[in-house]
Amino acid sequence: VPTIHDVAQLADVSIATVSRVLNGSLRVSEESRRKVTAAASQLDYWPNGTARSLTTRSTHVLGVLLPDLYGEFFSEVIRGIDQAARVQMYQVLLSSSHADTETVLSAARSMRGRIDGLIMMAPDEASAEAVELIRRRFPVVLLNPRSPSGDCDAVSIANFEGARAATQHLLGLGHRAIATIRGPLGNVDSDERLRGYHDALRGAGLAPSPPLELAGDFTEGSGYRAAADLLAARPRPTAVFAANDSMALGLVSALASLDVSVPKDMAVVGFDDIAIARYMNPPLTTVRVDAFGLGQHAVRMMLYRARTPEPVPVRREVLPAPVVVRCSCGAAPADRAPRGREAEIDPFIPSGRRPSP
Amino acid sequence: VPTIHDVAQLADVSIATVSRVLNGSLRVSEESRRKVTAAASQLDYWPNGTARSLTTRSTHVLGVLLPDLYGEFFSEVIRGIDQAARVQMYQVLLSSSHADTETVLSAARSMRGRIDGLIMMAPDEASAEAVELIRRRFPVVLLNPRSPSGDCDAVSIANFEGARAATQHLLGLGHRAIATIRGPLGNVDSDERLRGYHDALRGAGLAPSPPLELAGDFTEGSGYRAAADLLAARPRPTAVFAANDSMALGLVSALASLDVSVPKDMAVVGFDDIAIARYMNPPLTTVRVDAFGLGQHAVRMMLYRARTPEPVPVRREVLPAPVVVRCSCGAAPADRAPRGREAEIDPFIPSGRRPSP
DNA sequence: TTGTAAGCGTTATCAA
DNA sequence: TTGATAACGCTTACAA
Repeated sequence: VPTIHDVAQLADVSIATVSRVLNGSLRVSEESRRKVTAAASQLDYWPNGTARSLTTRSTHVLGVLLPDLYGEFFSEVIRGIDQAARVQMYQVLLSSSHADTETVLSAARSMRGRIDGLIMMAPDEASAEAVELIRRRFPVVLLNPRSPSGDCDAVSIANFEGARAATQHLLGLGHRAIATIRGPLGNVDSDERLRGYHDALRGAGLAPSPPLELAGDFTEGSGYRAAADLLAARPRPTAVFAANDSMALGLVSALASLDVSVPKDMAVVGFDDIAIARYMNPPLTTVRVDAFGLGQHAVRMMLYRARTPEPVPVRREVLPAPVVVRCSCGAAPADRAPRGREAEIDPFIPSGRRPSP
Repeated sequence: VPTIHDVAQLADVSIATVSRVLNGSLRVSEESRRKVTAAASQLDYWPNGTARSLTTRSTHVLGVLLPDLYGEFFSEVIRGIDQAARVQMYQVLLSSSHADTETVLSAARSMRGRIDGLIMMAPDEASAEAVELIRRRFPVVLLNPRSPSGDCDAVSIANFEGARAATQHLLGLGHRAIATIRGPLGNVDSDERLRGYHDALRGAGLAPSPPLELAGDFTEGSGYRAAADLLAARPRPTAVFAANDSMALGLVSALASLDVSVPKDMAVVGFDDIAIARYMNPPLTTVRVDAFGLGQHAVRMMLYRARTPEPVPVRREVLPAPVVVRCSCGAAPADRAPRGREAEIDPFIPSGRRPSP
């Protein structure tokens, strides 16, 4: 495998000249340039990125640390990161499924020297210390952090506002007894969505009531199991805000088997707008989460800072989470063409998205 | 940011000793070991991976080159790669959305020195030359290549066998006029699936008939549009094999709006087993594609070769693509519990998979 | 057991 | 405009 020395020897110049030609330096004679490019292509020379970034102290690689890769949420985040990075000619060093602080830290440690910046999701408050340690080593952009998480660049989803808007939508349809199926306790998204639900109720002069807050853990099964408690609650709820679509899916399925009609007997709203949501029966009203945008914005934020010479103040971006009205809440669907036409034009498929395999 | 020199200075030993301690070399005194570890943790020293791999000529990083990141297929492939890599303490350097040979090559070039091996998908036959060039630089495992693609390690999906089995399933149900909706011409998966369809027909003594082969491009819309031609074909088909689930989805939706009942008036089988498939109405009979396993096996293949000192012969692995019988083909569903129970136990969710966010 | 010094493949700094 | 040569941060002979 040829190195810069081989090219220099073949071109009969010094390695310094080769380097200058390859990096497009101006102070090179036409003659040298010609000889070097010829030699390089004759040998099919590929510069060693590792050696290069050792001296330049820059890698053109962005690190990504995620707690898990499961589900379409993380896939979309990665897709957004990759796409945005590619546009700027960056590559992505990925490491996921990091449960505890210790593994997060060791993954970050092993990226030392290989990346120009790190985009990470801090699973819990315990990892705040880890973030502090990591930030001493390279620039960090946090994904979806807890609100008051230090003075670090961050981009997140408007969980609170989205949940509030979803609940307000149900209120606007006349519902007064609105239940919720919570996500796992301690989870950032889950907590924020519950807060939004509470806020909307209070805004309508309604007091949050514990019996109307059903336990869940974001799984389909927990949504399914919540159906019994839901129907047993008094006053009998006429609507539910499920903290994510998976639980909404489980719930709808349970209600169907219990002959409770959605939306007639029970209005249901979810959160996430997963792919299945629009194909459910009835199509699920939900809150759109732009996971792709989350990744995309994180990259842009990172590279903006990297490229700006003067110090950039800490920035915190919040992506909107709009309510997508379909049929499961009983309102007239605003965005869904009759089934036949939908196959032709689907406004929800992110631009550029294409089918697999 | 502290380097090995800082640690050496603080511990009052040479950098060689620091290196030995940090790499767990045996020939170090207890005294030195103690001093070094103390100094390292006091400074919170993180070794520079770039410098390290420059000397060791190994990075513990696997490169991944994909034509596109769109859709759950690629997400799953990446998830499989990441998971398998993590188990072996490897990280993943990702670069996707490479349309033409030139960008593939330049992405690979920029990975020179940063990776120990490359897992790539060669979009078309044109990229065969690129693969040859790349293989001179590092070990390569190909994903889903065209059958006779050089002497390179590869892992792929049994497109041919899966399509044949799907078609045979329809034949077994008594259908004789079986149409297909093709994928885009020139696409590997598409071509193989068509071959499988043909093979099954011939095996049943039926000649493939062009009017029964409807154009499609793997998009939902193309499946939708194929409905008209399907119903116009003579002899009127009683069953369709769609080359992927997206097209099957579009088709089913079109048939519903035309009051053609599935499976009574038209049996439909898809390919891929995308997440939506089991939630369709009726649930779609399809062929399972193990994208996660594809990535996982590629990593294992790569690392097996990397770790085996003696030369390893070229290996080619083909992952099975079993038919998943649901309702859209008219047979009794073998694997689907009544709707109510499904929320509890879903045999298709890959082990360890969890909901998002 | 330890330290010195020679790489690893580049880029960057000087003189020339 | 060029070429020695010194970094870059680490590992590893080789000597001590």
